[in-house]
Amino acid sequence: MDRPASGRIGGRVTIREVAEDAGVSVAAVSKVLREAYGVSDAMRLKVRASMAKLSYRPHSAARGMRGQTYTIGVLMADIKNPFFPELIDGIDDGLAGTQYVPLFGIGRGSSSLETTIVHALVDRQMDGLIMIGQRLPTADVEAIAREVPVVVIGHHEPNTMAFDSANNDDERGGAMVAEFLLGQGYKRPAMITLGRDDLGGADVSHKRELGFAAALRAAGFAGDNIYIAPAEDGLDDVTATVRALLAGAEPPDAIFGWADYYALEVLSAVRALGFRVPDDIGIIGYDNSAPCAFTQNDLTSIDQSGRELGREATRMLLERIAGRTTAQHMIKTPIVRARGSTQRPA
Amino acid sequence: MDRPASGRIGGRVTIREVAEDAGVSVAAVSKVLREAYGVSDAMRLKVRASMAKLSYRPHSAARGMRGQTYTIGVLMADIKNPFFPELIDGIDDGLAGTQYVPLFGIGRGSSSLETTIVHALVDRQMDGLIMIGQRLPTADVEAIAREVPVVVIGHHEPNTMAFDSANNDDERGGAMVAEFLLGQGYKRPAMITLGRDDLGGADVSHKRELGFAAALRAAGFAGDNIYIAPAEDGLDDVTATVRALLAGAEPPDAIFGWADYYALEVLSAVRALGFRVPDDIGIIGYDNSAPCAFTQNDLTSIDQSGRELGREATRMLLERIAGRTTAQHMIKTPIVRARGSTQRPA
DNA sequence: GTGAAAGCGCTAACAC
DNA sequence: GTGTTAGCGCTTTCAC
Repeated sequence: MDRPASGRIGGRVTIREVAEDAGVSVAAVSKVLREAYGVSDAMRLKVRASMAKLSYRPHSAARGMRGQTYTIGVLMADIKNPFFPELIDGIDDGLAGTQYVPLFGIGRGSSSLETTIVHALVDRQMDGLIMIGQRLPTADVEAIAREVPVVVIGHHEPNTMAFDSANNDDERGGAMVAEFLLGQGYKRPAMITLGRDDLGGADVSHKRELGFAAALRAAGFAGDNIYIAPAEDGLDDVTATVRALLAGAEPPDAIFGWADYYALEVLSAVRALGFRVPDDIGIIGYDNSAPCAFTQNDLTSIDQSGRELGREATRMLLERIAGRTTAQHMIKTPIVRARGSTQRPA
Repeated sequence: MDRPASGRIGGRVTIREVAEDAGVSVAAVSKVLREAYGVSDAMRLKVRASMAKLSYRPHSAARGMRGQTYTIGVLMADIKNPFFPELIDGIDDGLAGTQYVPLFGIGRGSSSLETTIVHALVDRQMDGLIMIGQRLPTADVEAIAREVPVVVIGHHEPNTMAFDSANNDDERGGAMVAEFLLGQGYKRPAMITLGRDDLGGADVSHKRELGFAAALRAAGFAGDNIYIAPAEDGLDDVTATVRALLAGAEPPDAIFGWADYYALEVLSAVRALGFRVPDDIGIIGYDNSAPCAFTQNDLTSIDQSGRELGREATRMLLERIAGRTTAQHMIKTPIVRARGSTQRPA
């Protein structure tokens, strides 16, 4: 009975056909595929030739049943954050030259959706997970990390052993913002933040708030002169928050948006209210994402070296997949990128 | 011998354990899982109870070996295009209430990368593929469509039977741009386009060029008075192209960016050169993506109802997965969304 | 309506 | 160095 194609998934070429064509065993083909030890050069060549001849592509799900799928799952909390593309570039860097492919699950700021996506990724047998800007409680992330190697970006949990993290020093960055604004001559800096206290201390916006407030206190500001306003309902809430801030008795002369995508909204809102930037109000963001450099934005921002964060996160994940069981938590030092939006007139 | 956990992938609960717990066969559990016929209500209830009790989650790779993975692969040509998030919202709409999860492969405008990603998606046993803004030759897409159901968005190939497509009428949209600009009183509209002739007639930018040029000719413009300038090297090339356009003997008084993300660059470049928008130069984009509405952009654009396109594409894909073999090609009619960037002063 | 068992494509333990 | 084979978790005939 000779029915090679019967019942095959999508009629694809299988390892068995490659083995037949090359005149070797399926085990041999598997070894060549995995670049495992115990294959002679002659056999490797024969097998590779047959694979090329038949345009063989290994079936990932089948591999996953026993070994690896060579797939990295990436949970991206939000597709509209202009900082994330940079991280993705870094992930691509880190995966270059390997067999691994990144596949993305895209959230929308809701932690229940994020849970669903992460489960979907684990169920689909990803070899490891990178979580970008997610908002799950640390305990949940630890639970996931028991099932599969995990690295988080944008989530501070330096004491956990269960997973790795790649971050910049957000508390230091927040302080740098305050110091920079005061150095430029601004007298009343305010911050517009995420205001999601439920996220706990691991949240990057919270860290930035801490640093921002601490630096202002160090410069002599009293508690009730430190304005940190939450825009809780997300982007749509920014304009209202800006309006309220600027309508106060002693309005700020500079506004720090906790992340660029917030700061860009602030910029737009401030101008819509008739203020000039940077003359009336200085604006500063965080992330130094691509839109900062656009002429009409020209937004000062804090550079957290996203591409490098992505690259390092990937390196750490591959190490975990290879067997490392201790935790690594890397922290980049942020850098101020001064642009026109904070250029105080002399 | 009682060794339920031995050798299990990640120590997960399997269908066998659910079967034991519920006191039924694995086949019965599988049927409940797939909501297949031939299960009594009593058994269904028992099985569901055990699944919940053990927090069972089916292993997608294993399912994929015989049946479906309930995963939709989405090739997204580019993560920075602000139009795509809207399509994703539509895909989420279309998948709501089903077992399907979308997983994304993210390209960067290179067709070889896109080929790699699509193969990765197919090898990982996706039940179907949605391709957004991809740049593969039709023949390649047809080859993929022989392996797995495919729907494309942003690629015109109305005569192929191999896959479905969801588009707006880009040729009509291009014409609407020209008609609208002339109606606003602009005298010399120009277009900045992708200029990738290698993509062939299926490309949306090409369709928009055709419509734009045809409408100008219909309004009495001669061939050499119709300016359609390519910015071939992508976004970085836009500023240079704008500068060249405006430095000519008879510079345009309005510029059409073939897509919003180009038009936003045009806006920035025009202002950087010292021109006022819309007084000196009118600007119009295409896609009506979220940034158009930002105060400082206030960009007129063509609405192609992205969310609906995403939703319809998903519907078509699910139909294909369910067995439809004839092709469907849907075309939405575009709509002008007039904003400040084309408000000719009286 | 229910269950036993074959088998999807691959990996890995083990025999040779 | 090379091949044989059990089995990963599930779906799907096919008996009963």
